[in-house]
Amino acid sequence: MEHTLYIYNTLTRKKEQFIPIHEPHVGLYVCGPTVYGDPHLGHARPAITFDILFRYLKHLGYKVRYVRNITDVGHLENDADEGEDKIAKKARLDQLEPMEVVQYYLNRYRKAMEALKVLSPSIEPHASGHIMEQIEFTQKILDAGYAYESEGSVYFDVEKYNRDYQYGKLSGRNIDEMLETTRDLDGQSEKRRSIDFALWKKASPEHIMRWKSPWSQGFPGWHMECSAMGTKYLGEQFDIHGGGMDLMFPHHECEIAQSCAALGKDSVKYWMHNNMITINGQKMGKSLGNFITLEEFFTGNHVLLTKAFSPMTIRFFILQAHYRSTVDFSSEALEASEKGLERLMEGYARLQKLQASATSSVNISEVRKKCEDAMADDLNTPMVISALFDALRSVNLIHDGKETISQADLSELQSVFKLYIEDLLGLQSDSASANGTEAYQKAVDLLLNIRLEAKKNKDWATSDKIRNELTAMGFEIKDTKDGFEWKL
RNA sequence: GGUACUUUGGCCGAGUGGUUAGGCACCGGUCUGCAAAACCGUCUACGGCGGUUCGAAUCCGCCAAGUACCUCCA
Repeated sequence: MEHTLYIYNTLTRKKEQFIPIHEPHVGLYVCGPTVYGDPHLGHARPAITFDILFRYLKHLGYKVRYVRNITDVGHLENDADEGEDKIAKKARLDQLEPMEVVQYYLNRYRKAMEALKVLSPSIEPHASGHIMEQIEFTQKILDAGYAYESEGSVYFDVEKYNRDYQYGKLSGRNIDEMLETTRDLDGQSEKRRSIDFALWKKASPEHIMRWKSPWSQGFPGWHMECSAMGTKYLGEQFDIHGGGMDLMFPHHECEIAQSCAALGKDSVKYWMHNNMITINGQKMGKSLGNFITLEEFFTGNHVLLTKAFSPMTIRFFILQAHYRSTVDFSSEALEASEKGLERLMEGYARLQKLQASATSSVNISEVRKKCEDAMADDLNTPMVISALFDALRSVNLIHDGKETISQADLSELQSVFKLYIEDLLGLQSDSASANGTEAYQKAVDLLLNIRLEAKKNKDWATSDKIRNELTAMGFEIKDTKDGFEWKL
């Protein structure tokens, strides 16, 4: 692998050189959605962030197995161990089978991801499809002595674990402080300590999502699915585990504890966390009720939105910020992204039609390197975009005849733009697909050529009639120096 | 209260010791029958105070404001 990738490891709080455990194979696990509600802007961030990583790793030549789970059981409301199951609650409210809820929202999630040009992961395992694995994993932790059974449920013994390992190393917490600050909750009497977490929960009589286990009819704890499925598909040790920063504690911390307790070692080499999307400086989240669903973005149907925004605009907006920074949403910022993206994509289209000259008056030798360096430096997509905009200026100057480019340079520039815009950033023009078939395009061209003739004859009435009527139909007509451009 | 982090020009947002980030907006210009669009150019900021240094947005200290996590959340 010629280019050295550096990624920020949350575990060490440093950028580290990426060295796969079993080159050329790379195992990547990312926490996916709990499918009990419509996907919102917050879901788009990790999906796009790790989509970029997935694409880039493959570009570097690695064989990547990308696992993104679907949480469809075990994720409880209010309290990790005491609330109602999110899926089950939604099912009860809507009078549906839990798996109907899962299917419905999973379909909507997939559809939104497809619109955002997020590639499908290699495997999308469901928690409910891996109950056996979770029971086995829980048994291993029991056998190792780091868990205890209590009234049909199994809890992780954090304090005992902490004597042999270090609980809290990912999120930078220590157990004593947590014991002081964790408030007491009702119904925790079956747990020895408030910080212990559930590996297996006995189902109450009315709980409909339940499976047989050695301890009780019940269901797995939320943190268990990732440990069990990560191990199953990526092995006892794998390269990268990603997810939102809000999952760092307790979810990922508990995963580490479960893996260390069961396997005697941490499963994950690099932990990566994307930051949150904020709205007016506050985290956009389900619990705060200030989230905007992706569908609302695509339709513009939300009070905070001045208009609809295309999936590509959302994707570009997210990529314009580094994944470890918070990014503050506003309609204004999105509009800025929309215009920037349009300019970039038009320039990209223009680049395809550029004529080569004998020599180059522009220097494009640094463009590829700048993009490569930026990507390799912890996926610095804003820097990549910045380098592309720099190169775009040259493209436009060549287009205007103010600069020239040789065939070799032109091919290189086209290659770099394709690689970064299409293959790695996953951007595509919104209008490209909307512009219809070839025959249709020729028909529009024909009309505009008639208009061009009229213009030459100074027949402004005909010229304006064609322009105005096409504009009224939704076409955008641009007069250029010696012709025209149009789009829908 | 604990822990982690943030503070960059009108807005968004990169950047970790010396060099123009970039985008959007504004303004100026080019092009144009008109208009629109497009293109080019300009705009040089880094919360406050102090320190280290030849030199700091970038390192250190203090202060201020804000955010996240500590209960479910991507």
